[in-house]
Amino acid sequence: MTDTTQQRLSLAVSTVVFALRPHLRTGRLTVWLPLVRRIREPYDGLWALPGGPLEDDQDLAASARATLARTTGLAPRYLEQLYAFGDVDRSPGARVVSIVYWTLVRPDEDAQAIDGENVEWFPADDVCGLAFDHDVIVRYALDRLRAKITYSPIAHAFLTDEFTLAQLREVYEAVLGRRLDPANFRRQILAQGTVEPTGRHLTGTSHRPPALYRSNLARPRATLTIEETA
Amino acid sequence: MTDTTQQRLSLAVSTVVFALRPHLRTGRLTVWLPLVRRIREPYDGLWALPGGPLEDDQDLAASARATLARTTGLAPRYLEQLYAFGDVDRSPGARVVSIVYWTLVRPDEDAQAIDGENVEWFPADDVCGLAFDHDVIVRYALDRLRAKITYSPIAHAFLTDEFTLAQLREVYEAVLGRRLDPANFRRQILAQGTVEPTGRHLTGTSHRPPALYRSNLARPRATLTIEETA
DNA sequence: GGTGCATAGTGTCAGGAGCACCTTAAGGAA
DNA sequence: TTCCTTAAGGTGCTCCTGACACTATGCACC
Repeated sequence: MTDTTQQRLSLAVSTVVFALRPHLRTGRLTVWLPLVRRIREPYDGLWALPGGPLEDDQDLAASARATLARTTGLAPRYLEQLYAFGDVDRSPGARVVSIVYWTLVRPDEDAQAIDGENVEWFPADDVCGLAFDHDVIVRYALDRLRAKITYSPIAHAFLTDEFTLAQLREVYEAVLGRRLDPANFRRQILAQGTVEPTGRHLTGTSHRPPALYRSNLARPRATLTIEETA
Repeated sequence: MTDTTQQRLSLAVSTVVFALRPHLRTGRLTVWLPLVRRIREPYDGLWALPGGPLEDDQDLAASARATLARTTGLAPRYLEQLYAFGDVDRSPGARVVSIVYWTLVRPDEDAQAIDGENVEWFPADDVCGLAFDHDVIVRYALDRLRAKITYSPIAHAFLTDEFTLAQLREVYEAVLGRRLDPANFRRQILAQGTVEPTGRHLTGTSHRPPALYRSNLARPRATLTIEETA
């Protein structure tokens, strides 16, 4: 940190974007992510994570947001640093250190997404053959998502302000890839106090109207996350 | 990541080093860390984390190890990436992104530590007034240590190959800052299967000789850590 | 309007994990 | 031999979790 000699390496910021969309065959919610087709060497034509070089006057998280807005039109609220990847040989012909963020996209945010010419969404579990070491990065982000959802209320970040417990459960089921008992799920969520009822109910269903809840920020969980200012 | 235009920013790698040493007053084990006195602007004369610029031909972890060896003489086995700090204004007069590692030092490794002229060890909880944003970094590393010790067997990294359960418990008590029930601690540790008895016993104590254990790597825990090659 | 159906929400119970506390084991020191 | 200290194991209580039965409440259909 003391010496600031000019270095021959460059610093990039990339982001793994997760959104929940129905699976093409089964129709059940699954984790999807957008990728960008590379239009130059190295790895010309392959898919890669959205990202770009860090600008001098930008904080790390701001850089991630700027790239996301430019490539996918997304402006997600939840954004967290994932890891810094910096092996010497990870980018042919250049030394690039990538600081990777990951983000969760709500349905209303997802609706704003614009698929550019070279942007396409893929089911996260099927992704492979990406440029650079991005296969490893995506897998790492998925592991982090699945681990963190078990001890932190990040599932809310996949939902709009008001949601039913069934919707929240669907998020957990989509991320974890297995069904959960509705009764026990309800008890667990209510016990941890991360949601509170709004008093309103969802209508228009062909069955008993479920109660609506909102995320309860009054009792923030003690996470290790360093908050990224939006 | 695509564009690799030459940037006016530099990349540094720093490390938060944790070792357990007796507290000066109480004599109980506490978390200590080494700091380096800055000998140039900015923050000339203040204490800072050991670190240095990233070399072109060095992986991130290798850079952390090299700086550690140079400044403190330490060659710890456990090394893990902590976070990348890159706010625009964190270093006066220059744009420096620091990728920070954290490491745990065993007593036998700690014995190799050489306190250079401008290196001094401090109790981790008392540290403040450091250069740059290093106060924040140290606090973040401490939080991570205390969180991770509760769900991952990293406590072993503070001990030599053979240890008693009482020694392992002392590590937990030092890190968490509170006493633990010996009987329940024993059951929990043995239940999770991260240690195995060596069959040998510690002798020379003025009481019943405790059994010696070793870390059981045969059943590695599913952690999210990306292994850093030594 | 009655009946069936789907989902919301509650109750119950067995098994397991964690915790506080008690008992026994085994060595050293006097 | 006796006493002291810590290791190591046992006991019972409580809470959590998972499995599953049961009740509640809307809509669709006849």
